[in-house]
Amino acid sequence: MGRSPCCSKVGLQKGPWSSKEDTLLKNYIQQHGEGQWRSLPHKAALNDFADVYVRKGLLRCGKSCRLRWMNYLRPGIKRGNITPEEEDIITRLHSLLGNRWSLIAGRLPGRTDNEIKNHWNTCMLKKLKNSGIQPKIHKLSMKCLKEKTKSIVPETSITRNFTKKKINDDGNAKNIESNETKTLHIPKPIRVSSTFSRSNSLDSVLSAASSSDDSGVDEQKLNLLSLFELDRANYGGLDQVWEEDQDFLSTYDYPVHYSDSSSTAEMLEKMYDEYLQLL
DNA sequence: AATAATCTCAACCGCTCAATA
DNA sequence: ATATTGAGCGGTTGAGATTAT
Repeated sequence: MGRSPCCSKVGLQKGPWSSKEDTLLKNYIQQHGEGQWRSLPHKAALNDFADVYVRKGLLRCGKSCRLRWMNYLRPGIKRGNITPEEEDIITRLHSLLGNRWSLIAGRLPGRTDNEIKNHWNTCMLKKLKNSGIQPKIHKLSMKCLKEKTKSIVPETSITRNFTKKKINDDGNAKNIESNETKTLHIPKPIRVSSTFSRSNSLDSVLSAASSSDDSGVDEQKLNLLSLFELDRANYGGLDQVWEEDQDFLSTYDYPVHYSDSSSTAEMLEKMYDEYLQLL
């Protein structure tokens, strides 16, 4: 028995949204919150709005409502040109994650997966090709992803001794085992959007990462924190991430620019340190 | 000024996966 | 254990805007 369609599609509106439809959707979500997209159009019809048109409800399928909200109406959406800094982040993340637009978008506050995907396909891909660079897309298969996350699925937290880097007199870094034991709380490694939906990713990351009061933590740290947690959630551990990031990058044709010219592993390590400081 | 070509991006579609009955 | 459902994701489309001829 196959799956029933998300809506009958009979008598439903398609194409661009009108401002009235936007208003109706916003009003409904403000009152009832996100979710239950499938039943939203019907429920919205029951709202006590004066306008006759509004009384008819949203003539849109739930899927369409969700998309409109996530990509356009949601508060905090940053519209307009994507900055060079954001492009840099996108390039770096794409080199690691491939076309995982929702993951990439999760690390650029205010940007949507659709917007990033469009920008990549229309602008960035062209730029890369014009400079003679042929991007290879790294696709992390679900099998691979499951394998990576399998080991931490039952856990909600881990306790471990942390390895710290000590800089010797000769300038070389040396790993030292810290006596300090810390517990990190790991988000449930399920579909990213469920745990890290773009509307609440920072909040959920914070609550998952620490029960302490984080009200004073600035946005940059929050982003680092979410980046770190996402990597944990999706790859099942930093050690693996660091090793495999190097593998990913070595199979990539186009140059990945880092502001401090450090490797991805070092970048993640920095974030890891910041994460510990936050705790 | 008119037309064609190209670009942008909002929206749709089909699929997967986790949750649930 | 299996079927069904709901949510979310990435690929693709196409209408409107912009630029070139």
